[in-house]
Amino acid sequence: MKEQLTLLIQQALDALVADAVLPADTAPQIQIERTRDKSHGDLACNIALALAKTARRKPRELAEQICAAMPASPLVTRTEIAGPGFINFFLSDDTAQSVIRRIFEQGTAFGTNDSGAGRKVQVEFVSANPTGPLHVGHGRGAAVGDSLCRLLAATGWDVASEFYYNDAGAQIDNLALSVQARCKGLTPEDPAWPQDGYRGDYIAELAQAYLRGDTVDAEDRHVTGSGDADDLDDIRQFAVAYLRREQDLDLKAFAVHFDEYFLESSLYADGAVERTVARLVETGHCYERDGALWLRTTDYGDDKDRVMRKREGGYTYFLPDVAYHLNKWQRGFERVINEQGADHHSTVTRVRAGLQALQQGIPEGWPDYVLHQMVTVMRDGEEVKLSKRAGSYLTLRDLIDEVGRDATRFFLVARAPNSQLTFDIDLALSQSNENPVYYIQYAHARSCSVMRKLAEQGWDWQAQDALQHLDQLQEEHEKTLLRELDRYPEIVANAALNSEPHTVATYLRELAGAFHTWYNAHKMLVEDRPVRDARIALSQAVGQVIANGLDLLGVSAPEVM
RNA sequence: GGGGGUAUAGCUCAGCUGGAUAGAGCACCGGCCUUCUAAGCCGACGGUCGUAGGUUCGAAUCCUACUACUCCCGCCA
Repeated sequence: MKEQLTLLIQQALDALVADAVLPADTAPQIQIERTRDKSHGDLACNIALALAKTARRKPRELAEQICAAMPASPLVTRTEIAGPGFINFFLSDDTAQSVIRRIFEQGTAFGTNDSGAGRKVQVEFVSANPTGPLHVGHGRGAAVGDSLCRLLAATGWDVASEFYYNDAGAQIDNLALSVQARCKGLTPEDPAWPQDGYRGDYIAELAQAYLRGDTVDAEDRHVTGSGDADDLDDIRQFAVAYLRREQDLDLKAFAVHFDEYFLESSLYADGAVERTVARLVETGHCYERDGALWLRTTDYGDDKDRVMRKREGGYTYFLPDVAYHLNKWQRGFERVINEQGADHHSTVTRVRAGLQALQQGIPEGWPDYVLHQMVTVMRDGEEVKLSKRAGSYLTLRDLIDEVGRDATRFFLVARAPNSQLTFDIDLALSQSNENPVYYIQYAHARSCSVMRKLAEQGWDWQAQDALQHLDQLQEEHEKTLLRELDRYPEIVANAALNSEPHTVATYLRELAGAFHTWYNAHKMLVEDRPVRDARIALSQAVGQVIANGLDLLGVSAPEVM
């Protein structure tokens, strides 16, 4: 639609250049935008405002000339000059109604496009360390990351989702020591409790399972505890598997799937870390100081250099991070999006710097990052403090159990990742009726309900017949809905392009609102068959788009509520 | 002190990459169920878009400087 109007404008401009109204080198960007106010038509173009100066004419006067030079088109019933010099387009009824035909033809594919052209993209998200259950912050990452995957797939990318976890570092040692302490009957209050040990109750449960000799089946590993409280290595293996399984269950309950679980330890095992160090030394961006090996990340915009190998010989997390991302690059992901908490912001510059220092032809801004801000949880009007080590804990699973998966996902994905989010449990619990997700789902359920009612009345409805009567959609509310439906493909395209899943949620809220308004204002199941057929077609189209949109958010579209 | 982020209605947030009179939802007030699901609808109320400059036909949106809140600044991840 926009493309076709752009073409019309372009033809008009060409004609004006030929008439020497515009200079020959005129090459403006033609912007067509949707109008906010219906009295301004359906679409508008600001080209006359933009070109007024070079044309040395008043904007409105130039707009007149552009309109006069524009070829006629069946898409448009009329154009109008308005305001300071906008050209407003009024689409023909047939053009506006054709969106229903497209929705019926494309079904669940309506709104998708192939702009990704099958290129490989990886989205890494959650990536929680196996040192405790997933909390609400991880939930935000899961909701946003999974929705990003769906959006990218919907726009033609070949998407791979990945969960990276540290199964070898200092935090894991810390975990093993904490479990061992529990095995030996210590509690966090005990003076002999490990420094910075994990204090949560789940550590005690874990210790019991280990002592019992339980077998755990995690997504990527299966371990049986020996029950030997002195075998720290065995405890480590068991604890990691145990917590990985817990996280798997959380993710399953959240309907989030990963194609790959990537172990940090594998980077050591296959020599990738060593090779990365060697390469960095080779390219000359390293130096030794105070017994440690440093990478001169300041060469690439960091505010200070970073240690890669510690004085005592071990590596900092920074180095495996670089090795890991090199691995991603070598796997052929031309685009990688890392969804993480904003508290990891400082790694962005560092990882990119490390990759540049490798001199492997990796683009400068690679990889992309989507950082989400903190989630604050409120209960009884007070902030719930989350601290793994202190043991005060509200897990993602608690939240799903309390308010449901759909509501949890919707809440966590419905806001711009870059703004802080307050998750008010009391609101989500006691007033779940006011939850926006129900509002949207209800619109979908209503569109399904009408079909059931139709059958009860013994009436028949066929899509192909109904499409013959779309000209019956003459109510203002119906025209509003048609406009809303027509926006959807752009919403999806922009959400994917800008990594902003929340815009889909905003859109669905608006579409559902327009539907409810119409539903209350006009009856669908009327005696007049052409009108009835057309209205049901509209209702079905809305239901389809809501279902498509909710799916991009990982939220269900129930047929009955 | 350095860096990231945020600041829009009483509260929670949108604002389509610079457009026309800044929008929703809660909350509060007033209406609508013998009619396809009232988890709904309609109306009213509510704003110096943090402050001050700048860029231009035009700024909530872009730039600069302040202010407030928040996160990060480890040879932890």
